Amino acid sequence: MSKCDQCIVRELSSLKALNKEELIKLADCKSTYTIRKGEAVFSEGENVNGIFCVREGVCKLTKLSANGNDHIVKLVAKGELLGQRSMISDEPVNLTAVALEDMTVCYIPKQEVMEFFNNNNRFSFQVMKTICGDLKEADDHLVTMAQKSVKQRLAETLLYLHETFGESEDKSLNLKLSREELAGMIGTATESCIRLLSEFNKAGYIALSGKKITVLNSSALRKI
Amino acid sequence: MSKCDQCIVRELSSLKALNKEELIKLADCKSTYTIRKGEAVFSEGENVNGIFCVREGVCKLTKLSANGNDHIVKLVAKGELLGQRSMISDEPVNLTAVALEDMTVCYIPKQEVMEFFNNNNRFSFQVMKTICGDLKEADDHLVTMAQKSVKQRLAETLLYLHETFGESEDKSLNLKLSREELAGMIGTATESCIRLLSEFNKAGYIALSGKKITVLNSSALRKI
DNA sequence: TTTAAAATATGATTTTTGTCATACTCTCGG
DNA sequence: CCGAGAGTATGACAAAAATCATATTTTAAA
Repeated sequence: MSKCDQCIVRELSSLKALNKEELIKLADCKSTYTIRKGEAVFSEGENVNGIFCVREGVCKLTKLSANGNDHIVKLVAKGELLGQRSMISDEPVNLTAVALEDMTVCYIPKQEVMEFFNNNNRFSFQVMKTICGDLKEADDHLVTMAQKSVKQRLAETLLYLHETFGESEDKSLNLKLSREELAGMIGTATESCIRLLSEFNKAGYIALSGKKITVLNSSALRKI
Repeated sequence: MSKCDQCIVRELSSLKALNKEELIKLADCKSTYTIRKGEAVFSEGENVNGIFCVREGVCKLTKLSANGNDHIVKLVAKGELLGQRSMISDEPVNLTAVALEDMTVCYIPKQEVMEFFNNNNRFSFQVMKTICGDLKEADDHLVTMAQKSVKQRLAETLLYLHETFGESEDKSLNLKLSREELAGMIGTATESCIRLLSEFNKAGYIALSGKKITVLNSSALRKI
């Protein structure tokens, strides 16, 4: 059993507020899973009853819309926690989490987390802050969706992917998303997304080569 | 000075978790304000350093988008709290709160709320639950914005206003919003909003008479 | 009460976006 | 190495929505 105190999640997430003793308890109660690319960590409507720590890999949080489209609400990278919202609300999860890369996650049962809540105010407050950050992000995101054009949203999303997940050795975006997934992030039809990518490509803002997307002129994208 | 234990906010919000002693402290430190229709409780970017209890009236939470439109992110009615997010994140508020009706609000300084956080786990947890609820709502809202047509969003919003704020004696919607505000809620141009209202009117789903909107056929609206 | 300004309404037009059809390309398993 | 199927690309067209112009109505101030 690996110790939790060296884990990246403990460095980056609310778990940093836990003390030594609590970390030992944590290491003792957690279970570790490997999730292959394309598999779900959990699905909309499930009762999760705990939280997941993302130790390795990236996943998408999606929600099925009324017209049958999967909309990507958020991407979650290593170091972050998953499922806090539904655990605290004591409700089934409202989003589906699917791995975009092979993942390693640790599951912490609700019971344990609740004990931390009750005994460690600093931890409660950290979790609250994280959720408040998510809420602010969600509000900003909402306004973007409601007020900006598809072209603006695509440009913004490409910049976000570039800044957040970086580029590979060949300068292309590290995080590989299909055109359909990209469309699902910006809330448009796959064809529209492809069409705009072509347009950006022709304008020299980006380069396309197979699935790979390379951001060439980020200031031009920013101006859109 | 009015006592807080009879207040509607204390009945409906996280404040219900406070004990007698805490309520007395609360009554002692709060300040009460009257906000006229159209005035702001606070504005985007301000440092609020506390929370507001809405005792009377309804306000809109708006965010200025990049293209200069005010987008209405949420409506907040009496009994609810305002400004929790920014107080917990210790950041300026990210939204502007403007009264849609004359309001009475009470201000509780951050210091006081933080003491409740530290001494009353039940209160902390209630606040957390509320914010988690807001987050879920925001995610749902986001998907609606991204995936549904303007017509669907208008129908949904009319139903929401009907269900949440009810109707006056003449059956028209209790909460009076201008066409511009309605457009700002669903994320569209004012003219598009007006046009669709006319369409719904002609179809007999709603009735228009000046500013007043009456929902006539809610099941038809639901089907859209 | 009168009048100017603001809000609402509607037509005409353009732009944006979605949909359908079809072709191309890449990948992966036999 | 081939071929099926998924993913990507592009054209043609339709639908949705924004924009601009201009009435009409309502509201609020003088």
